[in-house]
Amino acid sequence: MPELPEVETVRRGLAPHIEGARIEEVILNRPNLRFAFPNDFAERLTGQVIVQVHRRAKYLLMALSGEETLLSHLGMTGNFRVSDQPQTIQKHDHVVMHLRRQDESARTLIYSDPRRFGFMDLYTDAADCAFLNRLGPEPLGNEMNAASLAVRFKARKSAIKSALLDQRNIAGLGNIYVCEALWRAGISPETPTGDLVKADGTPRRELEALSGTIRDVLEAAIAAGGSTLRDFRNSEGGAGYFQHAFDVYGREGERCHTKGCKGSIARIVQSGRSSFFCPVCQSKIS
DNA sequence: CCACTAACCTGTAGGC
DNA sequence: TGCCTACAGGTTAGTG
Repeated sequence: MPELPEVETVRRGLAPHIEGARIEEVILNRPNLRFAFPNDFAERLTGQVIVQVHRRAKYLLMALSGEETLLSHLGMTGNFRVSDQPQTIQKHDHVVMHLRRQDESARTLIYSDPRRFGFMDLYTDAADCAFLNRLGPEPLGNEMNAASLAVRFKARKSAIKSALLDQRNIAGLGNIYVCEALWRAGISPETPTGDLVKADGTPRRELEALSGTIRDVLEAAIAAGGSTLRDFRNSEGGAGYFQHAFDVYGREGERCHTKGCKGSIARIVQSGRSSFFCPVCQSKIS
């Protein structure tokens, strides 16, 4: 999916075009994405004004003028595009919304998603939304720090790679940025999660480093406009640039970027996903 | 509760 | 060119 930086890039691209706009018509070109659309989805959206576009983890949230908020997850290949020109509907354009802005100009907002791993929902109270209420802290918020991670990581046996992908621990990382953050922190993706926590429950120095590199890599990626992976584009149709700054992701066999390190990037499979790392400078914790 | 697998889909890249 | 396999940004449901 678009991970947190890509979703944030989409949010920033969409917001100025759709905030304050009224939804005049909603066209669903199929009954479902990954899940069925909620009951009366189009009717509940029609007539609403999109007040503000938010993001929580990898979820895009559009607060509406009524009680409800439109939640969307982009899955692996989902994307929104917005235009003031008539649009030709493409094969995987599943949701089309005709908007009218306050200045009376028209906009078309289109959700496309070839693999259909994305989904949409409507909720009134975030605390009652099953997609949102189990999420861990925002990686860029104050609640994400080494001490709070230590509480969740203590005594966990599974690999740190999978703990960071678990959205209940920290919400917004995906395969790419987990690999990048672990490399920056010098931690092997195979490290048992609990090894990053001292016996007294406080974070080891490596976990302190990791909470910093998570923040750093996400901020750098957002600043670069996200990464452009395969068919992902931001909402303006432009490409992000952060993929050129990957240090490990997709670099199997290439030299490690750590200064003075003679290692080369390896790829292993953990819980069915590729992990890229340098076996030389990303040591397991002893 | 924890850990792991399979499943949901389509498209693309690479080998032969 | 065609066929086959492997793989791709994520999450949930099901199993043990």
